[in-house]
Amino acid sequence: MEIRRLIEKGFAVKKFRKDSIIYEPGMQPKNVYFIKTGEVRMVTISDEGKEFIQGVFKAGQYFGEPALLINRPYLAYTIVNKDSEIIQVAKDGFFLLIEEEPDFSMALIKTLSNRLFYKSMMLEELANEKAEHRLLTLINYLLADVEVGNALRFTRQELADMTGLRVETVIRGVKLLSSKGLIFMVKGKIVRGM
Amino acid sequence: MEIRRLIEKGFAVKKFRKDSIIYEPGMQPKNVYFIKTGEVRMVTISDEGKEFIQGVFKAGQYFGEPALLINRPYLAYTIVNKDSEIIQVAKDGFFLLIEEEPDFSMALIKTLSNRLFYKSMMLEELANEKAEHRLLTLINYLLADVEVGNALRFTRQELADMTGLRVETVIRGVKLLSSKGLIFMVKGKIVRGM
DNA sequence: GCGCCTTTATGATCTGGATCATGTTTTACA
DNA sequence: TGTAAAACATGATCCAGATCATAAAGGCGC
Repeated sequence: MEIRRLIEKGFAVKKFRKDSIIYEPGMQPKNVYFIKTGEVRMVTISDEGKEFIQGVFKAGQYFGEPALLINRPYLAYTIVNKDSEIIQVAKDGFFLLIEEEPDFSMALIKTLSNRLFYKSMMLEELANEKAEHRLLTLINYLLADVEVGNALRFTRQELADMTGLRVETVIRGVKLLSSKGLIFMVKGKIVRGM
Repeated sequence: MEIRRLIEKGFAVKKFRKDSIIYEPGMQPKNVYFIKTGEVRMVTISDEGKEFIQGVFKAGQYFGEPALLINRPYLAYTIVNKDSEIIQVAKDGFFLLIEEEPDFSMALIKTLSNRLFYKSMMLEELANEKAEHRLLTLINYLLADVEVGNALRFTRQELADMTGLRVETVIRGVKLLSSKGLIFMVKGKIVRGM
């Protein structure tokens, strides 16, 4: 798919080590980032140092377009979760991609729509719902792309950082949901049932 | 701009009275809605009846695309704020618009990016920041498209429904921000200073 | 298998903002 | 321009979840 095409077109692949920071808030966007291998997280960090995970991006996905497209400084950090290979496509190249690759433009629109869907869902949860409800909604959303019978590969801390809750609250919440039969657990892991 | 083109192309303009509901959560998306005149709000409503304002859309803007594009049922209500004239463009027509109007596709991508920016900003606020900070961020964002010296045209209740706070908290918060000189008020209205 | 770091667990206390109650002031429009 | 409705205001109480503290399991490299 896309990534191979980019390499063919001569874009350089750059390696990033775990925990390195690809960009931080306030920086003026220069590139869009296509992940060849590895994983990154996009997080905002409050004055008190609390992380909020805006998104997690994996091989085959890209990130950093919105800020570039509307020409505003980044709001978030993007930090490397696992050693990664990433292709940086500069502004002009990205615009060319949108204009000249007919499918890419449509795929981008759908990608942005999916992210909006997720953020709208989470906004409603954070604004209106209590811990238990928030957690259940997030877990169900995340389980949708886990194979039946497999475990959710997020720690309690990560669930906390995605819901704006604290680890302790997530731990207690997960127990509660499990005891109510709303989620299924195997050996302390949340598992997609049925 | 776009709206005129749509009318030329023979799309019918439909009238909606204030308070009527254009669609509700769970409905399968069939159209994208272009506002010729008037104003609507997109809101999610919790089980306890609390509204969260996901967005406000005015003349010249459109809404309802993301759900249509990714083919998922709506998450939110869209409710008419003021008597409106709205052009409904069905799925096929909208896809045609994207494919055939070269500028439209790019404009849509930027629109989606702007909405993502706003939602990311608010997610960070709701997840990590206290009432006062939340309010200040929202107010500054909203003031950006108010003329210098003009007042913000949102009620305390609306600010509450955009921040996930309660009216009383917004009222107290606005006073506090004003007393600290972080926002400027004239006759009880928040005004864009400088 | 042993030690060390990460993750999960659980109890006790504290607090920001919700909730409830009851005005007062502004705005809309008849 | 009078009046009802909407918006703003303020005090008192309450509570979900944060915070703090301390410990038990898991995982993983050597």
